[in-house]
Amino acid sequence: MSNENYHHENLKAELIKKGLKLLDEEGYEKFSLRKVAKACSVSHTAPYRHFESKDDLIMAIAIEAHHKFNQCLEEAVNKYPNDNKSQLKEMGYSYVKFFIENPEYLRLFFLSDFADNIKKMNHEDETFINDEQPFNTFYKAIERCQSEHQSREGDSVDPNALALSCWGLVHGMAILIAKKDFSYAGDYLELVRKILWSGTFLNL
Amino acid sequence: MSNENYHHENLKAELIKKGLKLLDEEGYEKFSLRKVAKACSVSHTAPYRHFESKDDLIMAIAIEAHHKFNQCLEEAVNKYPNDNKSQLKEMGYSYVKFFIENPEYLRLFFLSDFADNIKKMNHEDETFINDEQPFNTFYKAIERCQSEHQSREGDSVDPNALALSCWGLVHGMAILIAKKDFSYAGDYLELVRKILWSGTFLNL
DNA sequence: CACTTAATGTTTACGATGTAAACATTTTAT
DNA sequence: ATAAAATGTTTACATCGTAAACATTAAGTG
Repeated sequence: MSNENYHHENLKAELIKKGLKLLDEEGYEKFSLRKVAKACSVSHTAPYRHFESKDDLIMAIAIEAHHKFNQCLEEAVNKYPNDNKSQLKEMGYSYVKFFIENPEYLRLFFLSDFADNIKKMNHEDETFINDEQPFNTFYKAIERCQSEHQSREGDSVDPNALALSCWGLVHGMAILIAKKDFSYAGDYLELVRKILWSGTFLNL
Repeated sequence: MSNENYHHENLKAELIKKGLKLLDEEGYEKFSLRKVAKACSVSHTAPYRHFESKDDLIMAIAIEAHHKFNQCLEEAVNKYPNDNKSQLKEMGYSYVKFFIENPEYLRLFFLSDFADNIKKMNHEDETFINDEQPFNTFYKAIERCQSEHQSREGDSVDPNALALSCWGLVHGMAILIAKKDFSYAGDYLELVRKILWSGTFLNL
């Protein structure tokens, strides 16, 4: 009944979809509003009826990509419903794997001004609720590990130190590998697995 | 005698210098060739006498920034001339500190296509010798630690795992903090120091 | 010195881009 | 039925990277 058929059938969604595709295929630097519009067979200013600016469209695309990312991480969590430590390890592995498979998302997540603008977004867009905030899945898993760890060993571990070192390690490995700064003859993901499941990670 | 005074006194160097400044002030996204040219009081096509393209200028700027980066890391090394482990820890600390103080360099180092083009550069520009390659200082310190560690404990540690986890942790913390993805009420650098000097880092 | 050539800078031009403004059409509401 | 809102188009403009033609200065050569 509502917005089903006009000139275009749900142009907003198609702009995001085709935009994400364009981003994957040509990279962040060569992304352009006009190309996305053309891909949707629409005039080059039509996107302005649905997005305030190019950055606004990119932000919507980034949110879409974050959904995929968080979904990927949640699948990892669900492999170990009752084991917080294994959850976090598996999630770290998926974290790295995701960016190896989608290296272009690195620019989208960390090099666009997305991160800077995200708090503002949160107020305006009701589809962007707290649970879908970037890295929320990962962060919550860390928190579960923290509290478990703390209740077992008292207050010997600084939770902030645990969160930063844990998240930092996974984050750094993902970027180094995905951007090919770290070169290695063998299988990257096996190396990551070995690191995450060794004693050093998480102090466990 | 050679190139000291023409229309401009060493325009090439000034383009790099003003370009770096523009990058710092306005960010990577708003960087433009024409602005740099204007900042040097020169026509907007003058840079083409010294650089093949905008990307070529950015690459030169990135090399300049890498010099600063590597210099910063070498200072950290020199604090502990005879202690490989402390060298690496101090270097990791400087690594993070550098990007906190120069967050815009993150885009320059990892989001421009600099990393992708660097091998090609290496053949053409004789000022860009191996020792000045990005992260070379850091990487060599890791190697020193690796060999020391190996000679002490046999072959129990995979050197690749050590390098990736060590570099990854520092790299990831730097990015998370500099891009403000990790929020923390206290002093970030103190937290980093605590992590690097705790038992977990380097298995030491 | 005179003359050629290379190095360096300017002017002009073009296509691509983001975006604003005015206009047109279609849906929705009253 | 008519007004209002939503959605799309056309036109216009400033900015951008870059190519081409031209101008000027420095360096090299007889």
